[in-house]
Amino acid sequence: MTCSADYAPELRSRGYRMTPQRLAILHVLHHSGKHLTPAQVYQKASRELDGLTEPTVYRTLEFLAENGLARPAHMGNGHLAYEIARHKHHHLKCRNCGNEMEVQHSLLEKLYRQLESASGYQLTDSHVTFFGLCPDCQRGE
Amino acid sequence: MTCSADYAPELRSRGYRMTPQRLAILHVLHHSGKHLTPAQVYQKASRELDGLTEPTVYRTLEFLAENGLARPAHMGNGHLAYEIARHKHHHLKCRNCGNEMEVQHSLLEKLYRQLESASGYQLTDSHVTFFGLCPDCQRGE
DNA sequence: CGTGTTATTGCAAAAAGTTGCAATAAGGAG
DNA sequence: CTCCTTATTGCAACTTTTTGCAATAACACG
Repeated sequence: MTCSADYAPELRSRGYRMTPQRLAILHVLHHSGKHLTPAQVYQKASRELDGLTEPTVYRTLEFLAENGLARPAHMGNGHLAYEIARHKHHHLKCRNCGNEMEVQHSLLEKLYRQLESASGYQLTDSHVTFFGLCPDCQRGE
Repeated sequence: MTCSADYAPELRSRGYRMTPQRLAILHVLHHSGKHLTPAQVYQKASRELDGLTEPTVYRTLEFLAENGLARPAHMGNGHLAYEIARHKHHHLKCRNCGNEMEVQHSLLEKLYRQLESASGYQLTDSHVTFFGLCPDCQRGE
């Protein structure tokens, strides 16, 4: 649980507060290491913090995403899952078996530049997920 | 209404059927020309087709997307909006004013190739939306 | 044109996600 | 260590989205 405490100063310096709820949710995300849906977060974090409620989970997840501590990821069905923020990356998911791998953000840097100069926009972030068939599914069914 | 009828053969050849519901929804998407949320589609299409229900709208939108007649787009809040399928493109949206412009898919082609050769995946599609500040919002607030 | 198959819809109920607001508690100030 | 401000939570009600299933109606076929 202590492992997530480092986030506290970060939040405080922005005028926000560290709470048991946020700590529990960060802890869950941190230790799972993968994407979790709000329902999964609620389930796991409830075990660590009694009395946690669903609205709090939804609000906290959104809050953490806005503050860069968690990253939302689009998993193909229009719903969001979250993971702890590490290095910037995107996802490549197999339409057939659901298997999924990371795509380094650096691969998109050049594209970012192109877009900025072509559009005049100043890019801040993006929601990017690629879909396809993984090597295994390209062979057998 | 007739304008959307061209889609019928396309569906039939795949073993699906053209129905008044699908026609109405295609019609709405076709004539609006922009993104519509399921709720907006329901509202507009209900006016054209009496008795249309929400579950049908959700199912139809998903169905149209799966069959390439409509495209889902992530509008930044984790929810999907749909638009009629035209040329492949993505979106660049201003975080401040919400203004939005299209990004040609061709700009991503090179990236697609890179990804395919680096991952072994065979790309089929992607969910891509870029966020940033538009030129106007970069100046005044 | 009827007829049969089965994709599609509507309905009702469930699940998921959101919102308003009063009560609570984090944490800076004294 | 106590007090005060106000960010945050829990609760309850609400809206949105999904699901199961029986009834309906496309449309291929004769």
